[in-house]
Amino acid sequence: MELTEKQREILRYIEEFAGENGAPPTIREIGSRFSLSSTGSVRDHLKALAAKRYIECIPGKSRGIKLLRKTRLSSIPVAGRIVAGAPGLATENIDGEIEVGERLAGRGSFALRVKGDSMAGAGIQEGDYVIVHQQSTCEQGEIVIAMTGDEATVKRFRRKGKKIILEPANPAYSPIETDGDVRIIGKVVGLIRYYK
Amino acid sequence: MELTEKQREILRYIEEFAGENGAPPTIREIGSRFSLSSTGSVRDHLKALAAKRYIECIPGKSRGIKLLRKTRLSSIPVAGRIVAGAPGLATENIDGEIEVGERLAGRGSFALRVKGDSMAGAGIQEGDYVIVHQQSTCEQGEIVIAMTGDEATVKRFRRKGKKIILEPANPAYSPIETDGDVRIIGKVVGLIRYYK
DNA sequence: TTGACAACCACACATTTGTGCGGTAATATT
DNA sequence: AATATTACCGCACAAATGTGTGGTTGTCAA
Repeated sequence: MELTEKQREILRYIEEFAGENGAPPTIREIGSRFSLSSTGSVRDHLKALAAKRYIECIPGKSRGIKLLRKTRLSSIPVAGRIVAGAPGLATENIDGEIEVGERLAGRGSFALRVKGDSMAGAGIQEGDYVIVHQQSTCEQGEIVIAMTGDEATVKRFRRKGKKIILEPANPAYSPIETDGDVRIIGKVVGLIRYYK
Repeated sequence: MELTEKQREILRYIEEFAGENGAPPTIREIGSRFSLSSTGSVRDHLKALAAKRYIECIPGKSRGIKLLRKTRLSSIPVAGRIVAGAPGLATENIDGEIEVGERLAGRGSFALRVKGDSMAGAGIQEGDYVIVHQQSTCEQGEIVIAMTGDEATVKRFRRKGKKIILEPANPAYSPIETDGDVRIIGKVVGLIRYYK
């Protein structure tokens, strides 16, 4: 069943409130947010939301609103596959979401699925998800996502004088040397692998 | 500051309650869980937890307990060491917690910090956390946690006739062959790595 | 001994909060 | 015209819940 405009607003407020405060709002807190002077009005909306199975109201309990369709807070977008070995195109496509712990879910972080085995020596395998914090600079030896031309790669970052070297971790591949025209997308801060 | 045994129990209960119900418990709910007939007793503990910055108490609000160090319910224990003969995890051998997505947080799962590089060829490095689902059987070729003698190891599982072979993924190590007296603790279902 | 702390009890009190019941008004559907 | 739906108000009441004060007991360190 569809929600009305007002019901959607109220549901959204409950979700936000619960996320920020760790507990859902009371009837009167909802009322004051929407300038509803009567608790009955709020209850009408809660009843409607409960009838449509968006929330559940636990009788007699304070803040007894249970969100039934919970929006996950610590999920980050998975960008399209990146190419760790052979060249390829980086897509801006968001390819779903992946759940991570808060330790990895910092601002502007996203996940990328690894393709190829050019970093196998560093324990990064095809199909792994690398978690990336977006930043444009990085330190010697860190594993980064970099754009060279229009291809994105996972490589270890090294600077030698003016040159920037993107170093694979697999003897079958050669380092990419550039004069500095490399755009760093971000730093790899974590890795998640799922075994079947 | 350190928590006392009782305070830790209460904090844990609040976290669990909040995870299950979407809101923290009331003072009296905590009291009834721990058979404390006086609300004052509970408040003593809450004051202690607040003084030690584990929670925050919002005055005048029902369920006004705010968890400051939030551990979402999708956190699983990190096993410190696995002891021979002990079924499952002994609580005294838990070495903290790690946050994982729901996909990895199934029942009876725990994490284990990898020591050594015997599985480096499979992209499992020292310091990685492997996520383990407890089970006593497994399939050909799966990566498992097994007890040989009184030590737990991460190895690839193979069966050859009557023999069970625990196979490392590093040519510097030799496979462990046994006649079947291996106890399988669980199967590796995921891997999490943190880069500094 | 004194003092600090953890852990508990008892109870009264005020406030917060959910509940029940009865209204009004606008709009659309039958 | 009758009925249903959405969206409101107002108020009294009871239950849930946080607050305040004053106790007891035991342990541990100065």
